[in-house]
Amino acid sequence: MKRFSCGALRAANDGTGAELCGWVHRRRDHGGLIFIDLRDRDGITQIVFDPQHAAFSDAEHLRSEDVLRVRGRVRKRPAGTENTRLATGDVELAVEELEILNRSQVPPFQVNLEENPEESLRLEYRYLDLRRPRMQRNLTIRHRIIKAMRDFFDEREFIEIETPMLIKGTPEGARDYLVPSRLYPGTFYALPQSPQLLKQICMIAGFGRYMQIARCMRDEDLRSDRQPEFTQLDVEMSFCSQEEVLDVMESCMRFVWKRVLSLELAPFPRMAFADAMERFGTDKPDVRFGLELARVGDLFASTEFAVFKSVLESGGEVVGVRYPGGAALSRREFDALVDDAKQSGAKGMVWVALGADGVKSSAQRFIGEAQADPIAQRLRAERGDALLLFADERDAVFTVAGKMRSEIARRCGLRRDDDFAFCWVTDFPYLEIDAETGKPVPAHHPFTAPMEGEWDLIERDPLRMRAQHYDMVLNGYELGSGSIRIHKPELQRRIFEMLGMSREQVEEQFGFFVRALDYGAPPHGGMALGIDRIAMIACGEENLHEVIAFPKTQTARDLMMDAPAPASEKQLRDLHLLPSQRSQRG
RNA sequence: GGCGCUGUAGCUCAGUUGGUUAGAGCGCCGCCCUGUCACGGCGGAGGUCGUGGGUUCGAGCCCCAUCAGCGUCGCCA
Repeated sequence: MKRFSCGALRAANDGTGAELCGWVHRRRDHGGLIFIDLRDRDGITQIVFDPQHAAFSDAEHLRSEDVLRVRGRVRKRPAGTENTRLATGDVELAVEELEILNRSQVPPFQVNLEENPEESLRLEYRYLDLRRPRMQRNLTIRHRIIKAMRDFFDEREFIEIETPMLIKGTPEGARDYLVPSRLYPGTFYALPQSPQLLKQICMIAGFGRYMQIARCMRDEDLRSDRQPEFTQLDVEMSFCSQEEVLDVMESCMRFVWKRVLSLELAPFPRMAFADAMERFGTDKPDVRFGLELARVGDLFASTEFAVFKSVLESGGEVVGVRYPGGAALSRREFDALVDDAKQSGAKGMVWVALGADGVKSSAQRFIGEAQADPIAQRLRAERGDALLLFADERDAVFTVAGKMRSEIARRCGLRRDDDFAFCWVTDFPYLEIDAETGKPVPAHHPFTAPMEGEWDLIERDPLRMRAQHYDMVLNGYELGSGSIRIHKPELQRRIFEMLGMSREQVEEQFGFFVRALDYGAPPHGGMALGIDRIAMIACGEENLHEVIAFPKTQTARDLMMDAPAPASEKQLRDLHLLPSQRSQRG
């Protein structure tokens, strides 16, 4: 007798014998007739027990999450009792043979409900949580995404190379997860934050086109879009231009979206970092909607409004953003919006409501009909909209306005999760000023090549230098970064020098890599994309937990396994983290 | 490390200005039911109100501390 999955049977199977295996999703016991919805990864099929068959008496004792094997005959449901909400809803299996493969305890939460139980409960009983159709669907989509990526790169003659998990740590960047060495007391491996240097060495080794579905670890605090271990699509190519990398990565995403979601993606818009900051106030702009920021400081050149005046005189800027339909807000609602803005780092916020009956503003004395008009024009605002204005130093003001732009979009329902707006951000500055030390540090990593023709800035004016670095952004999430790398050893040394690293420091941390550059490193570049985030957005989810089988809590714990956990004394001694027995006695 | 939200039955939640015996839906248990699909009907069990302290004649509710989950800032070259 043929075994079918629980999502497979159709009217065409009417009359055939079939075997199904799965879990009891739901039971409907009518006394003289018992319906069970049997569930597996593929779907749900209704199976029916009637009293003529011996199985009926056992079926009376079936409960949620029991595991069954049933054999019987597929039959069309009686006219009028089809279930259009099930793919298998035209048929049912009339059970003749029931085998109870395993019983289940009453589960701590109902697997057959859509609503999420509390997060910690889901994580503790992850095997039950993962049985829910939503999670089965999400992890299946994730699998298809990864499969599509591998197929895409395989067709283009990239090869997947596995890089080690036990590597050398770097003091720069994120905190490393360390693994103590047993054979070398007092020394540690680090788990990779990314295979960056190893994939570059694969280029030096002549592999030309590399990819890897790479696991990465960073011991930093978590967020809804950040886990301590994550998976990235890691790509590196030799003899390529930035243009070729952008093209292959964009093509890959187009291929994935087409294959997995059956959607055609338009060409990704591109913008320079500086433009992204001006237009959107962030280097990861959400371009699902417009509402672009605009400078309006020049319109207040002769204002008497003290707040704007003083900011403008000290070299700051006034930036506006449009709030569609915002004129309908009450004074109280505007006040709350001002609080939101302050929460986002604003010094304050001026609102201008373009009401049908005239202009109202929180700076009424200074912004009337005449002043509001040109601002509205620049922000492409109409009657019924509101304008939000922010004044601050040049860097800060765009960031704040950008956060409020995003908040406005949320309120106006412009952030649809079935809308996928990719874009590229390019031409990043090479350096940024470290907030703590005030010293210049690489905005990304020190193996990034400076923009062609700007190398002389290394000595002359390093802060103005730009990097051959690019980010792919989707719906306001940074999916990942890439760059053209430095392949000339002398340029790499000049960069380390600019960063204030001594010859000894370079040798100790990156000696193996700098040496490799000396033996004929080809020009190369690449990119890494966060697969967890891609899967999250593709699934319409807002938390990585929904697309990772066994995620960690915000405090980096695994509630199912209860990790991390203490190690035994013997383990600690072996790893030289406790004095050995012998030296204790001695 | 900072800030915020949440924590009440197995689950999801309600619980009034602090006042009698803390409720609902689902689940669970028992009985009934031959066309349901969130089946239906009748009955029942089930609670240290996260934990510890305090205020009060009296605390699920107010205060302090603490734990956990989530969100957010710092952090994530």
